[in-house]
Amino acid sequence: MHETLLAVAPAFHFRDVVFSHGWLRLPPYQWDDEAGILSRLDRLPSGSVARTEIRDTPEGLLVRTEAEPEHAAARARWMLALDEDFSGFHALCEGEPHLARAAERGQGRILRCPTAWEDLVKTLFSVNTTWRQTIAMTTHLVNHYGASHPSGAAAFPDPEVVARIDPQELQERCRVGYRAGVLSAIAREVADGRLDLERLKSVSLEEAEAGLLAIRGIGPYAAANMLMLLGHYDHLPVDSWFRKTVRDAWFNGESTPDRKMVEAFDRFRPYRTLVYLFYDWEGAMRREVWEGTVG
DNA sequence: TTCCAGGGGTAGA
DNA sequence: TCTACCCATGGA
Repeated sequence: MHETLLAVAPAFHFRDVVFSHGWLRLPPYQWDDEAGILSRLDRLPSGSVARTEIRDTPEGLLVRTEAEPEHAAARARWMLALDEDFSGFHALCEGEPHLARAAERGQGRILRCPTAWEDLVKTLFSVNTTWRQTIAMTTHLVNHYGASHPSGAAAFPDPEVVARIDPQELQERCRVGYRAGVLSAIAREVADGRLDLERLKSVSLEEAEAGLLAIRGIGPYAAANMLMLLGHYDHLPVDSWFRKTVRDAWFNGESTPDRKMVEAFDRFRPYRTLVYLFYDWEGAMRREVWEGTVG
């Protein structure tokens, strides 16, 4: 195994990034909670499949990989957003009790996949379905079509591979429902070079958003989720989870139009998504209950 | 059987 | 720009 040590920001907490949202539960990510090791399999440019492990040490993040260590280190930096500056967000947290923890712990980094392609497919699998089914769809896709590692597990399939699969077969083997046609179309466009998802990492917010919304099957929620994963933190992914969380904490559990709930985040521009992700919702809800009891 | 889940597309106002 | 309505699949 090759080892690389990566420097991190002073107030960096590995587990906070790993558990920033649900991506950790989607293969090929694996998490060893006891050892505190995040690992995954990736198909490398050379064609081989290598395991990469990341764990925290007092000296920094240790990246261990079976091959192409420079490539693995670059992937890790992107996956954990190590090169991003969150000082603006932390300054915004000042004076906001339920964001104090976020500032103290240096939060703001969100776990993402090495490629925008993988993030987009997983986002598509999270649309209009249960989280359990999102995990099942991703697991089926990886197990059936991902390049396999000697260990028997597999990497996330490349778009070229998915592009060659008949949509009906995709539906039957991966249980992705109506998403089969959308997934197939996206894979073919990426494979043909008509759609450059990696480019979205380096363009402006406006261009990234327009590019995402132009993809059939990607609406406001999915685009906002992708923008967050691309490093733009001001488009709220309004889904059923968002609605329940905000309604319960800020609107006394009463039915509230999306517009009103989004407006409640106005004062947190341009970091609304980070506030949504790292706000101490439990603390806010306990306070509601306490005030209600006393009042 | 019905309802809903970490919504999207379309038509019409 | 906003709303109403229909669409899709699998599981509880």
